[in-house]
Amino acid sequence: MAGRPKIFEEKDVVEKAVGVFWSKGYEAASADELLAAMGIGKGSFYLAFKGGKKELYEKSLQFFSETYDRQLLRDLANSDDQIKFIKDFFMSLADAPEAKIMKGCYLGNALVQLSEIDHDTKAIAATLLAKTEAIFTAVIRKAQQEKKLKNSTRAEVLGKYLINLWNGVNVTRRSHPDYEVLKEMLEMSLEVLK
Amino acid sequence: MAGRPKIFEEKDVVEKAVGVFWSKGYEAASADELLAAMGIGKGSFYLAFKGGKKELYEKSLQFFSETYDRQLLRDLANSDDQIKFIKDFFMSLADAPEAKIMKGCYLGNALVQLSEIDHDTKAIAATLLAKTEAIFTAVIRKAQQEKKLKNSTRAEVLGKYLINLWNGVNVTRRSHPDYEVLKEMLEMSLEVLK
DNA sequence: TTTATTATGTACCAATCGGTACAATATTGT
DNA sequence: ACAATATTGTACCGATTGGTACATAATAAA
Repeated sequence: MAGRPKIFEEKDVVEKAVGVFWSKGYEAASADELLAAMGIGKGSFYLAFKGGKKELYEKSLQFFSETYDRQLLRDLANSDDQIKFIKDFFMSLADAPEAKIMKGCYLGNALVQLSEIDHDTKAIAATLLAKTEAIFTAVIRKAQQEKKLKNSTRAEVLGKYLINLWNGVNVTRRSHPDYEVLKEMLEMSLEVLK
Repeated sequence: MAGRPKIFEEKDVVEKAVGVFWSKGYEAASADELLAAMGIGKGSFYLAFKGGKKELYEKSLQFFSETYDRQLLRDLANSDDQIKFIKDFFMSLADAPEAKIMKGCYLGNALVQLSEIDHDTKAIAATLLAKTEAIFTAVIRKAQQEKKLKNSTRAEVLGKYLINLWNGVNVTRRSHPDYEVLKEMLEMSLEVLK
């Protein structure tokens, strides 16, 4: 191999880009701002990402999803009561730090923020969110088989219920701080996991 | 009074603007596109809306909310079983036309689409969404008082539960068409209204 | 040391953004 | 008829958008 050496790893700069896209949204995140956060110039960027901003965004969705799901699966594997883990996981949404609250779900945001033109990018986000849903579904199915969950509703339905709860809370909690009611609402929502 | 006559009513053009903002999002809706839909020129627009695009958007949120809530209250008033009405209302989300599905909730979109800079506009959307939540809460409180609802969970919590279900479904149903599971999930979610 | 190759930084691009300036136009009051 | 007034349409604005062109720089192979 020859040529001038690269000064960055794709994974690293994509991760940096996630931060900008997450707090600004796809449209509002300017190329300059992204490049500043990524620490590279336009020359490098448009050589590495021929698809420009859109390719970067799609890769950032992919990267985020993989990282997030991997961590979730690891945490689940380390837990001796997976249903309780999921409950705690959702309850923690009620008292997350303000900054995190306002950012919502990275994939859910994509679904809501992207205009009709980018429906292929939207489809990517939908597929990735479905993966997380599938993780929930698998946990529930396993718990049902092991008789650790009495609720006999189809696992896919309960999985959908949980991802929907996730999507909802990530919008709802952006409203005025109603954290006491929000917490009670979450507890009530999780009553089905019994 | 003197002067050249106005060729539009504010309410009318604001309503037209809702359509553009709803399908494009706040940022992506260009001033030109909005004006084209509104059927007026820049001269008229910036005279009537000194705050420009932002004022128009905030007024569109206001207009939408008022129209929507008024209709909702009217439908509720005309219903002899308000709890059943709410159930049907939510169930109808599962098989709405594709175009409507992809647009989500106008107020929820604002909460998710607006960047940190427009947090005052976001606050408006949050307040308006809280009004709809209050309608749900009131219906539930009344039904509890009239013993038409056995569930004794605090009405505010159930109201939050419903608005959260609303927010969730408006994100979730944008994913791949999983309508069978979505419908079952909704039925399950509405089991608490008994 | 030269050559081929790849990456980098910068200057630059047309297009579009939201918004303004202002002359032309249409009305009411005198 | 003529002013006073309010609205309209249009030409134009600087700023910013995402993206490109290209000379320069840094490496490996010959």
